[in-house]
Amino acid sequence: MDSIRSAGEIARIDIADATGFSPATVTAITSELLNAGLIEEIIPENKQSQSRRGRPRVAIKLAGRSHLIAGVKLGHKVISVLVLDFEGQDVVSQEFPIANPRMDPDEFVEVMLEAVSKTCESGGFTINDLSGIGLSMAGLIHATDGFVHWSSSLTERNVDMGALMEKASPCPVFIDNDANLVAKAEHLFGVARNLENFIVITIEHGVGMGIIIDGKIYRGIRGCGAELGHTKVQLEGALCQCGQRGCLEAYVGDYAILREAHSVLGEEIHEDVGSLYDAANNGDQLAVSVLDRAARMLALGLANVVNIFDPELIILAGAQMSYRHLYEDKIIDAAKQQVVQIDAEMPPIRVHAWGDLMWAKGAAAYAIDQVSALKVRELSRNAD
Amino acid sequence: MDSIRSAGEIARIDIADATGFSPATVTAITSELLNAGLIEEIIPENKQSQSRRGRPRVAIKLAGRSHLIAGVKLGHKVISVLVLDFEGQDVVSQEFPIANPRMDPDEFVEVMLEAVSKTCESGGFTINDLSGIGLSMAGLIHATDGFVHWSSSLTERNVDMGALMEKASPCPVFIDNDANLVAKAEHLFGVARNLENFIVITIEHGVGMGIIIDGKIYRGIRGCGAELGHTKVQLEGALCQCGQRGCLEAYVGDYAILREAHSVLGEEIHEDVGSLYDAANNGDQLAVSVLDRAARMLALGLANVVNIFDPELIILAGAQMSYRHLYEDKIIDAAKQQVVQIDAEMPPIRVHAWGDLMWAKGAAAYAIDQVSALKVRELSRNAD
DNA sequence: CAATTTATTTTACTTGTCAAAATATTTATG
DNA sequence: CATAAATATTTTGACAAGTAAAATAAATTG
Repeated sequence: MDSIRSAGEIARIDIADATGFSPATVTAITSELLNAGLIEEIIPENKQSQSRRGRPRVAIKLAGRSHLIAGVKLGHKVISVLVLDFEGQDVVSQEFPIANPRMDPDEFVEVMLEAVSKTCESGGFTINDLSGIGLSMAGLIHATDGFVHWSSSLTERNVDMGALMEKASPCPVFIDNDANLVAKAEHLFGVARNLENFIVITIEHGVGMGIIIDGKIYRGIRGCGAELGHTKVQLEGALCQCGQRGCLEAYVGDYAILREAHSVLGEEIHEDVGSLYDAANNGDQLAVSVLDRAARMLALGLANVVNIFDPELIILAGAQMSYRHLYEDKIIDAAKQQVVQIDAEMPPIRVHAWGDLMWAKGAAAYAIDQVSALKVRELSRNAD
Repeated sequence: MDSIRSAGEIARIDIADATGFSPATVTAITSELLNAGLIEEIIPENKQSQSRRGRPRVAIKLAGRSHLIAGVKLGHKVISVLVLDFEGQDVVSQEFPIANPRMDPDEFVEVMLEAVSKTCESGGFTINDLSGIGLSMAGLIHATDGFVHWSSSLTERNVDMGALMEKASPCPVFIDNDANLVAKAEHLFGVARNLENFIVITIEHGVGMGIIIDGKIYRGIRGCGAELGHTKVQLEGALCQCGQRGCLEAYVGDYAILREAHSVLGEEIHEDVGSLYDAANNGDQLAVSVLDRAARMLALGLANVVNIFDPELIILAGAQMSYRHLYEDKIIDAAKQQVVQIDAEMPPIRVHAWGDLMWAKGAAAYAIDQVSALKVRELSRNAD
């Protein structure tokens, strides 16, 4: 199933090739999935398309219409909802402003489900037509339990969000940390489609990391690993919003950069990092200096990731690419120089600009994955 | 098989319980292994031992005498060889001084096999009686290929050591990075016997890390991940022996500490870190200051490991505990304070003093593991 | 000693997988 | 155009792994 999704369209014989199963087994499994309506054959339009002889391959794809899945991202100012079909095609998406960025758990559930409902209605269906909802939250989350240790969106710590959601939602809700879910999106729909060991780094207000090892999200034992933003890159260093010192985030996050800029240039000159970037490009040496340190710190962080994980690929994933200063080649080059040197190609570092819906797409990708697994499990249980 | 090893002695019904297999399956598998001589039943000595009624359980253990396995560690000044039986019991061990710490590959193979041979002979058998040899090397090693990108023991880079060994050795040789193999030893014989996700950190001349995820050594795609010693903890920081700046090792490694001590105290006052430690304990403020920075850097490194991996356990494994200053509770406490805080128990950090044979034991543990897998594979192939 | 308890083994069956043969559907060739 | 060749898929029959349930083994208890 995963191999069909990652290929988009694929013939049975190629599935056999890719998975190592025999063609006979592939036939058996696909016919079950066909019966269940999860996949469908593609009717070839042009008859003389393939120049090969022999019986033509019949391509198979996921049955897009079989399931609708929503992904929800709760940001600081907006909640974005994206509905995908089972193939991962966009169906509808909407954004809603939110009144207060920190809500109590019950309010949170209500706001979220209302946003999902409205989005569904704007697409001509209802929330009851969804097969699953993915929820992407910034914070420390034990995904398998649906337990939120802490999130910047909630007024309370230690919320059993999974249980709350299950009570209130008409369909299963899958919750995870936002960076983990971007990694999932890269795996299903992004630049890591054929990789099983890669790292995604997201830089927004904070710095997040998603780790995929052997095709699975690595979360750590309490669900709060992968906190790259809070790894320390300086002894007794800059103060981070987490209250500790020397976190990577405290050098690379936008608030950190603006803080530094303000301390030397005074308030109000630069409202956002973008304007600081422009100033630097226009030769403002102080702006150059401020951004330069952030860049060098990020390079150091990237090098550390390579030195620890030696992954197939590192992806710098961003939504609006409003952090251009952090995506420059010179940073990647600097990172390469700080990596343990061997005579083998260094893992590539790629920048991937998604657009606004990146986070919600991650959430939806995760939900699609979970719903797939659920349906397959149901199938094999029904076989009894 | 692994569950028998990790339990030491275990009854079939308990294996079924532990692995989730049915008792019937356990019977089938164990009888095969019994036939192959890999395991054996334990004859109960005292008849009224168990107070339970019913048919008494028959404990099973690995057949220690079925295989002999050697572990070899090539250090700076000595090469240590340890022979274990299949149960992991020490059989013989020996150390040999080595003439030059850097050898060319062919010489290396010769020296190593001679050391193994001599050790075997001192135990009353020969190298031909071994079922496998594990080789623990400091360096960057692609274990599955037996390829050595770089090692401090070799004069050449990019050596296909696996092929060389295969040619020269009467039994299979399994090569890996030394820290990885200590992790393996902790998994099979040490304090991580029932864990599947943990981290081992070794501090000797350099700083090494072994990562176990889902019960397997995580090595990265080129086999050169887990280089904790060369993660950067300071921008443009202290010079490391690898030629780069700001590596953790350049603050924590003994050469780094002595370098600092010498720069303020002059040469020859402290020959090793131990004497510096004593001086610090006797109130020498300069010595205190030097060690203190190393300690704080190590705490920072440990915190980073927790923030990234959130493992079940972190083990600080050492051979002779000659780095007492790095194993103190205050370091662990400092690390705890730099970890992302949630309301859940922090992963424990334990110090494990192995004694001189730690590294060789790691190598042997790995070889035992590999030989087990090999024998099981042979068995199931013979079933055809 | 018989009844009970618990561990292990046997038996008969299910499931997943595959190799090989059969079938289907195309292109190439005489 | 008919036939051969090529390639994809399906069917068939068989095997291996694993299980539930029954049978057996070996102890304790009363």
